[in-house]
Amino acid sequence: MTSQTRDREVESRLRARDVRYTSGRKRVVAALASAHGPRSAAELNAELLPDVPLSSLYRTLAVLEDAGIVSPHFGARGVTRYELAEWLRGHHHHLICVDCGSVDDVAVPSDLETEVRRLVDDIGMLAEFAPVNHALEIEGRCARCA
Amino acid sequence: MTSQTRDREVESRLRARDVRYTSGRKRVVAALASAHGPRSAAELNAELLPDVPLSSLYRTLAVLEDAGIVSPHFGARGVTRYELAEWLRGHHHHLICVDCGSVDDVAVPSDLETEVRRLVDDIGMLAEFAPVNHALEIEGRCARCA
DNA sequence: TTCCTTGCAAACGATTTGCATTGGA
DNA sequence: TCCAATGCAAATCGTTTGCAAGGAA
Repeated sequence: MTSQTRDREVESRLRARDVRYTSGRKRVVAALASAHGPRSAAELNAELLPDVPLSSLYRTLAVLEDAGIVSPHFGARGVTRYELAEWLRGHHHHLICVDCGSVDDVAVPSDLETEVRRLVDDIGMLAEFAPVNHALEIEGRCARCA
Repeated sequence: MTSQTRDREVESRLRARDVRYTSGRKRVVAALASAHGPRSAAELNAELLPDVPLSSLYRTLAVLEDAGIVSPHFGARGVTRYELAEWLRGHHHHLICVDCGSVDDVAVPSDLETEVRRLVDDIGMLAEFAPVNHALEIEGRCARCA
């Protein structure tokens, strides 16, 4: 998806909720789009120049989450990281380095992903649970730390 | 594993670090052992009678985590939940209800778990990442909420 | 003009820490 | 006796909110 297409889609979703797609919000979405993993408000605050104050970031992220444009990820003590929602970024999983703490996205080839889905459905069957989504979080050592 | 065996194992691990296995700590471990999913400090504080103050709970959980007796789980905005470590509870995954927010453990039959491990290794191979652990978190509706 | 958005500062909730006290070996 | 453990209160950290000013339609 091109960044213009993305912006058009995002803008129309926001318009539908009487929310403006301002330049500050565009920059947050762009930063998340170019990231290789979820980002916290503090990380976005450090990356974005000119500065976007934390309170605005939190408000922007809340608005984007409400509108289904970003999804929260709770993978670390006390901090919430955000990433573009699946319909914008595609389904993926996370590789979490036990040494450096980085969280990287990994898009799983569709044949493997099919197997993951099947396993999830099997487990749901056994446990009387109706899956609507799944996340496979893999902890280990990234290439840099290995 | 019986609760006595468990207490003996835990105690020896703590002794090795010059840490005492006091009655307050035993009650926390017992509460986690009987829970069907991870528990936050606030939840433990509500369950335990006589009362264990929050500050003691947080300290106990930190000590137990350092000693590898409990593992943290970051599955909700801002709260850390703890569960007994794998060597005490066995490997399992989580079923997270999107309606009521409950987190339940699910022990996956070994044939399915073998497939999960294989998928994790395959993904690691493709991504130049050395997996040491994995967590499959399944979001959906529990039997009560379905 | 109307309302959404922004930024600062204050408020909040979960967690951590200082310090004096208690208690087990 | 000695040192770890405990409990209270204060401090900290990430996040949220009140409020007045700024900006787009």
